[in-house]
Amino acid sequence: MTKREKNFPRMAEVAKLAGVTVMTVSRALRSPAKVAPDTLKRIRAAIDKTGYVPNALAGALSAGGGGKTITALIPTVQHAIFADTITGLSAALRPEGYHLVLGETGYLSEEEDALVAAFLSRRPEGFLLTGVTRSPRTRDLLKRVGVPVVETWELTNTPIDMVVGYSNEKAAHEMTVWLAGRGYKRIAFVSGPSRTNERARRREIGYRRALKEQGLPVLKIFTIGAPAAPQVEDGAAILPEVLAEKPDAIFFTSDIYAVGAIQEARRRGIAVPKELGIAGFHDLAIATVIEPKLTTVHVPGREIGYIAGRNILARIRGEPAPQLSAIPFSIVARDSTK
Amino acid sequence: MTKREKNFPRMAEVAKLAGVTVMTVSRALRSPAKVAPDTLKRIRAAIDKTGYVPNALAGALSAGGGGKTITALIPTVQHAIFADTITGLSAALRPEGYHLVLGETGYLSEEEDALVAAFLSRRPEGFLLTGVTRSPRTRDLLKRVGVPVVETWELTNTPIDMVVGYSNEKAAHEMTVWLAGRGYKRIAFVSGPSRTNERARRREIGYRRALKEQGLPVLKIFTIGAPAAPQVEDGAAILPEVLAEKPDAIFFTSDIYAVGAIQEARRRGIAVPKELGIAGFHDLAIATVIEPKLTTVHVPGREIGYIAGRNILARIRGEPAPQLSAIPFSIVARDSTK
DNA sequence: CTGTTAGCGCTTTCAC
DNA sequence: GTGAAAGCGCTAACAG
Repeated sequence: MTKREKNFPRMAEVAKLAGVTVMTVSRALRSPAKVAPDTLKRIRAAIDKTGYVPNALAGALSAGGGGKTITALIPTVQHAIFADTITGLSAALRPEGYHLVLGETGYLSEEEDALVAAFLSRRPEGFLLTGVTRSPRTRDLLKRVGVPVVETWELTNTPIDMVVGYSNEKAAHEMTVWLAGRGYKRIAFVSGPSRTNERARRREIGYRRALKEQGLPVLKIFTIGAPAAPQVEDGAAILPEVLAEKPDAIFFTSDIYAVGAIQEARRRGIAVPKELGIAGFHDLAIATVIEPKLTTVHVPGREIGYIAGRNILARIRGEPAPQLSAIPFSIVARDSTK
Repeated sequence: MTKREKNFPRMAEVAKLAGVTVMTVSRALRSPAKVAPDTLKRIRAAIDKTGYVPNALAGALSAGGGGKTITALIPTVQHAIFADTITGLSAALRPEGYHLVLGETGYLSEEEDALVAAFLSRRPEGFLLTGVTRSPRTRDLLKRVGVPVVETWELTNTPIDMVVGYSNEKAAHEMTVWLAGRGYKRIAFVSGPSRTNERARRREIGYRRALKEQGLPVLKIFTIGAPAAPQVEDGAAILPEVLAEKPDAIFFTSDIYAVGAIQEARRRGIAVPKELGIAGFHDLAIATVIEPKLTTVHVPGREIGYIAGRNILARIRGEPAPQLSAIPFSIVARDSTK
């Protein structure tokens, strides 16, 4: 194989080839109207010939700012709901020519801290962050540098800058009340890793509040361990423990777990929803693939990303953008509950 | 709300505060061993006080290159298999301090062209591209500038630089032969949008070749339309048409379609696998959630990303890296085939 | 161990 | 319509 050397032509080479100075080439690129048509033609030809690609780093440095990138930090790309948010964000940014830079925190706060600092050094024009709880250090840093920041997937009255999401507490509360309304009396709750995931924590609060209001017993609360993307097997594995509490329904904080539990219930000959009701969270594609189809909370992943993108863009332009945008969730009743 | 102004402190401010020149601050950041412990302490304090975040753009410009970023272009983040590739790539890059910049092409070649040009202007140190067919313009550009490039998810003898993948033709061939081995005689093939997806095209070739070898009839080939991420409903919607061909088995180029078809078959009272065998491709989580569990081709998404990352890194360091890395796929026999 | 001098590749004035 | 000078924020190379 021939040796590959990096070889980015510079504007100067284009200029020489076209018989002008770099200044004219620069102008040809950013305000072609100000360049004589004939000159323009020669410059365009030279660009083609050399394979010139502008150096955005130099450009941004010189122009004092915007490389037109937005940074998004999500727990994992594996989870479909965050993927949705990314898709929504992309959709909002693309028409304006902004690029998306993605980081995965792995649900780890320390990793988020590291990534914020690292990405900040690239001077992005905006940030999308998942969740609303984070280290004071990162909060301060972000506040101080003054880039537009959107926190997502939860609500708060004290965002760093803006927040786009819904109330996880309310969502879990609503589902629990709904379950109670269907006649379930012993509703168990199985949460994802709540130490590292405030969404799970808020859902638990909503669940407890609903039970209290309804005068129902709070069963032992189960938490699935590892701070990682949820796995179907996790839901299957925890079912036996949960059954020891004699629940007539189980509310999982993720469809993924719920699906695993339904499968495990079938293996054990437990009829869903007849003997045991099961509810999930997120409304993933998998929810309608499992039999019986899963009752769940539909959550607005894509919209969150889109609105977040629009808000960041507005801020960049100096237009007003709402500090808090609440996006509605909804309960989707299907066949895994009576 | 108080007005937010961008306000990134510069190295000069840190230097002044610490009573040194910028050079010493720069050194304190990149080779602290060369700075007096006491000076270092003062500089660190000043950095903390000011909330200084290095400007990587300026740094890269000056140091003549590496912003330590790798760009990955995938069709969509929605598809779990590309998400796996991203996760694998991240895993390879993280330990070396490289960042991942992600672009979604939406399965569109023109979009890829635009993104390559746009991202190239940020001078990434490497590229991961999905698939091996692309516009000559983009090929030339990438070859010319000499950044490390890995093409993925297929094999070719003429990569731009390197390729990491498997043979989609072979994979489909193997599955088709396996199906024939189970006694299926009329094996239908349903493909994703092949105009924009060469993986689908190659799979079709493998399917045809296998049938020919086995002396089995090639049924009408069905293609699912839209160039977008596959949807479960697409598989359900196309089933009736496919059934008109009287197949005893259907091989879908994605588990997603296969799952939709299984559901539709159930609705129509068709027994799977008894009356109709169904096979998929990718081995997504959904494949073991559907009942009957799906026979499919397991494809090494995560490994592809990881190896691609390792290869790019090797190239960057000037170490040798293989031009072609073939990663094995495998047939996973489950319950949707007899 | 620390400072000085250049200069990365481009864009912003301000001239011509 | 085009060019010359200055500088974006940082680092490499050399001095001291």
